Amino acid sequence: MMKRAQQSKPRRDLRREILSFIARWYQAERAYPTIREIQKGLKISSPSVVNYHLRCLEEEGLILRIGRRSRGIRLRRWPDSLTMDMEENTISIPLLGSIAAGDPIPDPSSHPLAWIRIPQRWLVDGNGLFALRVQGNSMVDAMVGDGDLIIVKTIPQVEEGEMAVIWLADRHETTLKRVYREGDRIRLQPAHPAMPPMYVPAEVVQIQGKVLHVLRNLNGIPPLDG
Amino acid sequence: MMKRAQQSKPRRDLRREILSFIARWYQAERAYPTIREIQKGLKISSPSVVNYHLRCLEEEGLILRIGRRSRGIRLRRWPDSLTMDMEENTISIPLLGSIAAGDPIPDPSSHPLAWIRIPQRWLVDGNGLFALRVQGNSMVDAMVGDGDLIIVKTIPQVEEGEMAVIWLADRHETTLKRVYREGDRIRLQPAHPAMPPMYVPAEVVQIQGKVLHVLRNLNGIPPLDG
DNA sequence: ATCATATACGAACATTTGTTCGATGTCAAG
DNA sequence: CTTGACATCGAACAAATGTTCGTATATGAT
Repeated sequence: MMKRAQQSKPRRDLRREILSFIARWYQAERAYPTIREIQKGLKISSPSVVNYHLRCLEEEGLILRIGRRSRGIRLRRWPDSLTMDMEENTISIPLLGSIAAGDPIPDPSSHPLAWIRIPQRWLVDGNGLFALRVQGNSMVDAMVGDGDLIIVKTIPQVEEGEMAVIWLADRHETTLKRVYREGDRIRLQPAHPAMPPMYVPAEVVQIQGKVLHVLRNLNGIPPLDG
Repeated sequence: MMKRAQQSKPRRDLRREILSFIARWYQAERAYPTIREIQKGLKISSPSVVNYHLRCLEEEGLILRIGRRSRGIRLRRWPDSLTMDMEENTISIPLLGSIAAGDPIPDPSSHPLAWIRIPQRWLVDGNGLFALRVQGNSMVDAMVGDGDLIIVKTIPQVEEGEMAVIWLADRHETTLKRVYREGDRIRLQPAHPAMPPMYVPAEVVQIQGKVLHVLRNLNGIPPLDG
């Protein structure tokens, strides 16, 4: 019979404690803890206990373990209680210039004036995006006001009914409208519900991109970056 | 005389390569690399070379090293070329419900329907914030359309000219207007430049909060979270 | 009480990882 | 060329870290 210290009662949900500990550690250190750091932090007697629970957590799909690397724990999703404070990626979108009724949009390859940060999750993919600042009140019929930012995805064609940035070749005008194909002409529908649609021949409509988001800043900090 | 493999020429800026490698590794793995991972990744012959450069980088103030822990490297700031893809915090804001002309806004303490993520840097502080989804077209005069999200800060008073969520006690109506005090009455100015202002007695105006942002989602993914 | 299951324990082991050291090589300034 | 600052090299060591294993204990169902 081995001499052995009193074994402590199984903690009701050490598992959750460990999960939460990992999240908190990551928030504080911007790195994941080692098994022994968890052990000490939670006053667990042996690393094998931690290891045991980590294996369980992995089977539950709550964490991921990368090979046998040190600090190879990854949270698959964040514990609910911490979820709202967690970091999450944002991406920067180049602000290429302003957009006004009378002007064409800036060359998408031109040098950005600034960068706008938006959460990555707002987007399906981050390619071909740029932002424009709306200048003047020429687009109030699209419910877009002076100073608003619009996030645009460069794309040659848009789906039926999507809001697009359009260059009207005949009247040298940029506008935001929903696009509907109707035979050989195109119906351009303003966002404002009370405004009448506009019908133009297909050949004068040049799609510059589709509008993903409209951001209006009123009293806070503008979403600019440098 | 020891036999020894040919020593390679000093790489012009292995230092920067290492710095960049660390950043890229972190982006891919959400964890910092070990010395030997850097060594292999950059095909450096010995961990001591990496260690040497890390010490230099630390003296330059570009990185931080935490004790002698594994993966104890931290970037102090991100290399310029990578800066735009880096992570940055977002915070979650409770979506408390919808707002319509005829209804009062939901109780700020009520249970959120969902969470909206916006970049932390858009805000001065994250306290007392909530989001509302606009229902119907009753606020087109504020250039806010059906389905738009507004980010509101709970605040009893607003500064002159700020956009506020207002409950008009006399006509049981919620509205978004800019607020100007004029003697014992208040001028409520619609955001839409063509709309006329509205004058009401001060006592019927109940400020629910000030509007920080208006978010409109058109073709992308709604900024919701669960 | 009996039993099956989940959990806890500690020691030992194999890798991984950070670190040190003396020797050596490269390059540019003097 | 000589010199000094900087960079590279490989080997070895100590500490940190992940992992395994046999055993012991608590818990809940029967």
